[in-house]
Amino acid sequence: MALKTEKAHGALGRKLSSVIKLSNAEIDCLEAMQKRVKAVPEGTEFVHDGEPYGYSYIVKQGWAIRFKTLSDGRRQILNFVLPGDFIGLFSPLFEVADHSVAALTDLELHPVEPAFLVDLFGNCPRLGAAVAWCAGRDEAILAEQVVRIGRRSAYERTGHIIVELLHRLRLVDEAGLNSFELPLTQEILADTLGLSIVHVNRTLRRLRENGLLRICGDRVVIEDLEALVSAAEFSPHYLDAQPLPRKTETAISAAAAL
Amino acid sequence: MALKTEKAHGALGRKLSSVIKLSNAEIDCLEAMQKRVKAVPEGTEFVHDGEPYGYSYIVKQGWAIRFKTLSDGRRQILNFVLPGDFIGLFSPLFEVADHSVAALTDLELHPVEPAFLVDLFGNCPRLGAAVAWCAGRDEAILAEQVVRIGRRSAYERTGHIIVELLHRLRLVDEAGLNSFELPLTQEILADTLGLSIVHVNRTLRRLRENGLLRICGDRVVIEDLEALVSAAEFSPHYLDAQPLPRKTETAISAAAAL
DNA sequence: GTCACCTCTTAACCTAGGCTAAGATGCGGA
DNA sequence: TCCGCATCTTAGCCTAGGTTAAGAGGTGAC
Repeated sequence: MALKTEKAHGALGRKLSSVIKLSNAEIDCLEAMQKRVKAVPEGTEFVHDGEPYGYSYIVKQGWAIRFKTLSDGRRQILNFVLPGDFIGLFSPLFEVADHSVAALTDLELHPVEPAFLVDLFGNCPRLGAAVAWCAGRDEAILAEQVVRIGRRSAYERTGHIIVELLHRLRLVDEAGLNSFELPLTQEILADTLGLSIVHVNRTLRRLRENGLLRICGDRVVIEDLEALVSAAEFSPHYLDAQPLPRKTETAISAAAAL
Repeated sequence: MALKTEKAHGALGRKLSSVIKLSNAEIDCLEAMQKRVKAVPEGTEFVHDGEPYGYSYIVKQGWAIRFKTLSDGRRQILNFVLPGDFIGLFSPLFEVADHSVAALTDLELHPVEPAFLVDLFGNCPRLGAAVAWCAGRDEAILAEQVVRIGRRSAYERTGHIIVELLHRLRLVDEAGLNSFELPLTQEILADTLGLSIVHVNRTLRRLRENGLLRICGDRVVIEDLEALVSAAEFSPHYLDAQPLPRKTETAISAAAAL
């Protein structure tokens, strides 16, 4: 109920509300930024490595991936782009894009003119700071991706990214208590984690056999969040967030809020 | 000679001059940003994961590393911080730092107040855009680090980072034609590339035996840049830069400039 | 209804890179 | 000068994760 006004400004509004209380002027500005809508069908690659960028985008709905491909076909996914995230915030400042972006699901985007962003920092500095916070958080997510791939085992990596996604989706009201929609094939997961498809499959089986999580179709169910957080050595401070309460506590506070 | 005025504004000024022509007002602003200087001795960890950040910094001189450590001691270096780079540009917006920073050499830093940066975007938007370009470039460097670790072999990784460093150092006049100071132990290189020390040693030997590069003490000499670029599949567009001319061509144009 | 074509799953085998250990080299400090 | 410590180097062995292959569901197009 308390969320109703925030929901009106989309996933980005929900996300920003977690760090600043938006004034009316700032809400107007946020809405102006999200006036235009562009639909992108599932599977479309709509930003191409090596070609000029032009626009930044805000994701209204759906999932995308930012990725790079080597000449022999090896692919590395940099990160997942979720509702409320920016795509290519600074990219229009560059000659050409240094990566590609593709829609994992049907996507709704708000294109944002580079000039709008420049003005934003001048006219509406608190909102500008909140956008900068998003940029810093995206960089922190990328930094954690480096650690995940560089120094964690396959088992840790896989558990870690699931907990990260739970946190990020919770922030924009897209995850349940301990489960969420995961529109990913094992191939996508492999290219994200720097593993082979076969090994991702083996690793998911181990996580399932150990009672940590289960993937059924397009949905992940985290069966023991505490154990998962501990196995993956997950700490949420890189997301500028607090640890998630345990399932039972959450259920209690959810009940209390009714 | 043409560089003299730019040199007066430090490594950051040199770097920014590659993307925008600075006006007098912007040069003043850049100088105001770099008024204070703080010295940090080699080996000091001066930003601590999990503690509040407070300041951003501009590196005047020296090398640093941004890194994270897991509870069992595994360490992953996120990237190298070189003269002219920012440290923690957005970090003061966060509760606490998500990584640590340590000096690899004696370091001279310019601390920058968060408020100064906020004003910068309002008062001096072109310089603000240039700072945003730096932020975007740092993110692109981190993205390339993900690909390097996630999908390249040890041999490719090692060659790739050397070429990246050559490019980045050239931009701030810290590299020769085909060689530069590299104040890194093999352990640092290992923690950067997600490899073991022993394997870094083996890999450097292979690069040397193949006539691509040689590390003597604190200096790298690239013996065959073209072959190295090709073996590492290095493309500089993520640095918003053009490919480096081959050694001979550079020598010619350097001679022509005299 | 069936034929492609994804995606998932598992088994069997292989290799890039990790780990252990032991010298060698080099250097700052007493 | 010599000691202690960090770094480099190499050899030998081991394992996490890659590769290949083959079958099992599922599903959308015709």
